[in-house]
Amino acid sequence: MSRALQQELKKRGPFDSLEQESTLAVLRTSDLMENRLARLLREHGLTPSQYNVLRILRGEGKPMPCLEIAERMIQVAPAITRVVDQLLKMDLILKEQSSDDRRVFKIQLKPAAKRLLSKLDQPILQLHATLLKGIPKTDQRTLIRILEQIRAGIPD
Amino acid sequence: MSRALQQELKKRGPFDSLEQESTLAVLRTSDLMENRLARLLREHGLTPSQYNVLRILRGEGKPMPCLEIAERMIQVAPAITRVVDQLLKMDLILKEQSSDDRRVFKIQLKPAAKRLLSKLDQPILQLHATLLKGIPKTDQRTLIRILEQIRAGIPD
DNA sequence: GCCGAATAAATGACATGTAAAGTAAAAGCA
DNA sequence: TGCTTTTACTTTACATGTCATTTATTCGGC
Repeated sequence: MSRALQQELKKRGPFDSLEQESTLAVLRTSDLMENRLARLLREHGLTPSQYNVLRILRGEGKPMPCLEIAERMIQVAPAITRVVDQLLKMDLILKEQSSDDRRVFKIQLKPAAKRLLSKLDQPILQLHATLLKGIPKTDQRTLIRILEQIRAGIPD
Repeated sequence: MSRALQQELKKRGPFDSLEQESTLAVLRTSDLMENRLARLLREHGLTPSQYNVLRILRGEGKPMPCLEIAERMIQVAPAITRVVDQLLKMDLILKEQSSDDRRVFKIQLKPAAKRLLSKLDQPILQLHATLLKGIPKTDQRTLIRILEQIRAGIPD
């Protein structure tokens, strides 16, 4: 969508405002990056959100309840329920009801998932490097700083 | 998803690389912005992609074939077909078969759509301003420049 | 002119995100 | 104890994006 907005604006002449141009630049660039990431993951049979759930679980290092995963993804619970279902079908995770609180289901990685994640680490890091290839480190630090300021200014 | 990645990395310590940090910063910021935009449009009964189709049509100023719209959105044809169907149901556009080439269906805005777009112009511009509030113009220009360089380096 | 290739759209299958409603279990409180 | 409220998760409905396939229609070459 970002690209569409931008291209349309190109047609209509200059941007309506610098702020608009900045916003669209972010959206457009992000779109491109997301596509690349999705493409890479697809080659390994994962969707971005499946990958993210696995990665969060690896980061945590121990079984996690669904809602906690959802929080880290800034997603709504229903989305997680489905992704968890798929990962279960793929036999990449375990899901067991907690004995303390039977409303809670704890999710953990199976060895196959850990192997898959390890296999992905290098390609992903490589992809990040490719996406930013040719951008000087100073520019990258500036970019990170400005984006941080932007995010800080957007209330939740 | 971007936010998830980032937060997970936070947990696991420093970023694996500056490039990764840059990438995630872009993805995360874009997510926030997209959410805001979607929220605003929803208040007016539009989804982001519906809005984009309308905006592209307004930019063009005359009837356009579906595929041309799709190209501007960098989307695949199937997505457009469905969005067009919805806009038809909402009575915001006209769709007629071209007499030159009967494979082609040309889409054009109805007056109601033009009114809706006009009504949205100010709020959207305002939103862009809010998203970038507090970011100096020099920083914005720098941001735009760096993001352009990044996009230029990502092959299609 | 006719047949195969290319093109414009539509359709179906999946995965995802969001909102809204439903279920089950735990917690709080009278 | 019993009842109401929260909480954890599921289910359903809808919009979107992707890919693969199908349907018309046009085009190109013979």
